[in-house]
Amino acid sequence: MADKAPAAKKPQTQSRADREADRRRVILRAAVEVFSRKGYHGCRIQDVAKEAGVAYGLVYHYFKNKDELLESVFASGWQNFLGRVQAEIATDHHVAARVKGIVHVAFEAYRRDPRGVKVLILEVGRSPAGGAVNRGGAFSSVILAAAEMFKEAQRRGEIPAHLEPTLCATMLFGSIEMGLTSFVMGLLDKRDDASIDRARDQVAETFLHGLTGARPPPAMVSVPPPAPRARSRTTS
Amino acid sequence: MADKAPAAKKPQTQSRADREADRRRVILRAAVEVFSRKGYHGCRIQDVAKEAGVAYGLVYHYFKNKDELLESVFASGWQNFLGRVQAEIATDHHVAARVKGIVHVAFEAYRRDPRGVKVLILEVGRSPAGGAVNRGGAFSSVILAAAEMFKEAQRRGEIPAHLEPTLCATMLFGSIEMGLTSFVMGLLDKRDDASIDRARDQVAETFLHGLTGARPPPAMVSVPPPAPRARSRTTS
Amino acid sequence: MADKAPAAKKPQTQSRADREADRRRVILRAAVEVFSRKGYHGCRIQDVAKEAGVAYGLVYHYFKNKDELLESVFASGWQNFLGRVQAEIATDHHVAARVKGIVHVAFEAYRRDPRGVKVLILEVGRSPAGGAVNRGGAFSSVILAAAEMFKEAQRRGEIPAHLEPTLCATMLFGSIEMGLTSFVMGLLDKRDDASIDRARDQVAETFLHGLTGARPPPAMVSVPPPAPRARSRTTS
Amino acid sequence: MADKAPAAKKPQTQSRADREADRRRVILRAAVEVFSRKGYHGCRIQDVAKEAGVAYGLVYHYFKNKDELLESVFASGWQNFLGRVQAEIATDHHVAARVKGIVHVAFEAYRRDPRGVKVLILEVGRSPAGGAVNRGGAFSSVILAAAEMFKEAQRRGEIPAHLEPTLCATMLFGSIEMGLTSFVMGLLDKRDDASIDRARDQVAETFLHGLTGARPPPAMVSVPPPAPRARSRTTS
DNA sequence: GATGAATGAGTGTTCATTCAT
DNA sequence: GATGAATGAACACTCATTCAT
Repeated sequence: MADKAPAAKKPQTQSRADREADRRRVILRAAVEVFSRKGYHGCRIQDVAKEAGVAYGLVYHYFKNKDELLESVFASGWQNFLGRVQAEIATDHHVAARVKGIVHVAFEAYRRDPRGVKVLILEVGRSPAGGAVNRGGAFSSVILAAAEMFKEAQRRGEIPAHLEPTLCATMLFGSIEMGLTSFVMGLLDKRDDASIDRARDQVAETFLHGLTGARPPPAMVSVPPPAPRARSRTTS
Repeated sequence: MADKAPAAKKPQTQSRADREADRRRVILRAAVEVFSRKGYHGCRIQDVAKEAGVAYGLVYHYFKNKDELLESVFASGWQNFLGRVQAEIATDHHVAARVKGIVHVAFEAYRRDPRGVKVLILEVGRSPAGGAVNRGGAFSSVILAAAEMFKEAQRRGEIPAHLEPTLCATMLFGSIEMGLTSFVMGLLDKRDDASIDRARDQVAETFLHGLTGARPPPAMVSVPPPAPRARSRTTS
Repeated sequence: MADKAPAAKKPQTQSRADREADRRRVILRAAVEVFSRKGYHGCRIQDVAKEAGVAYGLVYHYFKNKDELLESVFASGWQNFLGRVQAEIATDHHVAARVKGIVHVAFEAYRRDPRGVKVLILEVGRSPAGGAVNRGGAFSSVILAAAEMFKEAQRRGEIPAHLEPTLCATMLFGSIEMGLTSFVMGLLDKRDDASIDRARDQVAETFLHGLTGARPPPAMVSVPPPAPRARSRTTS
Repeated sequence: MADKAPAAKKPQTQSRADREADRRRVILRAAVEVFSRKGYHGCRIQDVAKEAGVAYGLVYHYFKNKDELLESVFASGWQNFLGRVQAEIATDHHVAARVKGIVHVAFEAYRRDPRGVKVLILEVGRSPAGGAVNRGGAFSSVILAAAEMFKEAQRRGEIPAHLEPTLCATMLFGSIEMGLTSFVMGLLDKRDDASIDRARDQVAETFLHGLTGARPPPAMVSVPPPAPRARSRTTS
């Protein structure tokens, strides 16, 4: 409540358009914040405005209505994540590497912005119907892309042919989601980097080789994915 | 408008207490229904009363307030599920059998009452804080029980010692949840028994042996779990 | 604010339905009141509730929304007036008698309920479009009925054939309306019965015989209309 | 969005004051337009600005606030009309000629600017109080001027002495208003010049000689008023 | 002067909860 | 117990007005 985004005092060189885009972003960010604290329905426009440090009415200057605002919250968060996942899928590596890459992306996102991830995890794809927010669309599209990947892996003989690819995809994201939920809900209280790394590895490993066949990580290295993709992810 | 669900007029031999318990159940059931259709916040007391065929105010005779009503919805659904899961865990079989048992329980519940499961899946553990319903509690308890089971399995040497048991537990339920979500969200459109059986088997198999090591089901049998536990589940 | 409709303390014999209808009427009456004081747009639900001495939300128990409430205000007032006018038209007397009858009805209504008439006069048929209240409909229907009457009078040779009947009708109501407006707006400050009677006679007389041909009322009698219709109007 | 109504770029010879007066007029005209379309309360500043093709805030450079803007709308329209009516009254002709002149002025105004007349007719003198626009003042002044005229006519013996002059005046404008309302509301659908002329004649004739004594126009001439005043009106 | 982003009070409507019958 | 009318706080959204550029 004390200080509101005092960071980066805007240089006078900013154009009006820049400042407007900024405002929009500030409001969006505030919405994510409030949203993650109070959930979809607990999120009142008044709170968002207060959090963003702007007047009530201004929210309506930038967003048609509450639904559009929240839709944007989802879209902006999801967009980012979705893009990275798609990039992993597109690498064309062995499916194991790609799975590891996807898991990596998800956990990195959490490390960077736990709040945002929480919102996405706890609200995306939920809310049964209700005329509201079309989160399902974005959600489905990740699932479908991953399912495509598994189908391809089956053609290449990398995974058994009898598996239903869509189910593989949902399970992958289910494992990731719940792995993260452990943190989000405080079931796994240590949120230090090492814990997150370990959880990430375990999720990938278990998903790939099963509970019974899971192997311990070769060393204490926290960023284990095979050579070629390591940098791109870490740098972004 | 006068009478709803007049079927099965209870014999007059019912005690007053019985009739009251009945009413309570009717209202609870109606709440589940409305809830699954409209979600937590879309669920208005008026709708529940209408669905149950009782007067507006009567809901408040049986439930202190909306939150208590919804809490009960969760509790009653969860209670059931939780009991069955605990029973599986208590069998003391090899962890693989117990995992299969748990998966089985979840999918059976879905087969029996998709609506109820939908509610549990789409709303449980979500909605961060908000003064509302303490679903987390029930949810956490299942996780913890399963984590206990995995810890024990590690002591017995059934699964690798380096795995974080809590994470194993969350992943298990994450896989199950997302497997069911596939149906709930219509990603897997076939809801026939065979499809559900196949999905169930795949979830258990992949969780146990991994994506790469998953083996096809030995035959077309749809209820594969090892001998001793089959009846109890099916009969209930 | 001190006393709220204390009149006619309801006997305990009233049925629930009776009391509800009463409430509805009380709210409607309050709406007329507020409406006449503040006009269509100045009329806030809160004010109506306060005026009626009921809770805010109760207004919405009886009326779907503000528009429906105001629509009802018009309808109820108009209905009454319209009925009486139609009755005059239906008498089949010479057109002069019927015109006098209509003027009589309008002025009587004003004498009985100046507030209500004010609302009707100042708001009916105005408000250009706006998705709002369909006052025009009711308004047009009186005009059309009167136009029919004039057409018939032309067939009978009671008035010149070259007159446009619709225009005669609008002029009749225009004269009446403005006559009343004189009172409503305070241009004619004396509101005593004698003044109202005199104004009424002058309106009828001028409309029928023109400014130049208007004859003074035969005597000081205030209820001049020819024999047959006098009682019915006065008694109602 | 950049430029609206760029047509007729004014020659640079215009003085600054001229350009400002122009702007003012453009905004006023836009206000009339929006006003006639949406009514007093439906008329938003934003709409006026858009209609005028100027920036939102500019309206506030020329008008202190919404009320002043609308007041000006009335004033400007009314001023014009009032002036012409006063001119008719001042002619000192026989009252019949003056009445015809006034009716003529009103119908001419409608022919020239139906929109503007609609606004005046449908909104003037309505909206009881409300802190808003003092239309009543302008309205009353016409009535009073006409009443003066009738008083004078009574002194001259042109009309019966028993008539209340104010009432004569309100009836005159009531007849005119409703005659025009027939057009405004579409009750009389033909808006061609001949129809308007006929309506005008009928209104004057009926008002002067009454429904029963109204005489048909001597010929098909559409501008019948007696010699001396015809030009002044038509030319303006 | 011209622009349109920013402000915030005002209002219609919903809905959980209470209570008289 | 059963009923549904009554209550009023809460909240989304609008729009006149101001002000920095």
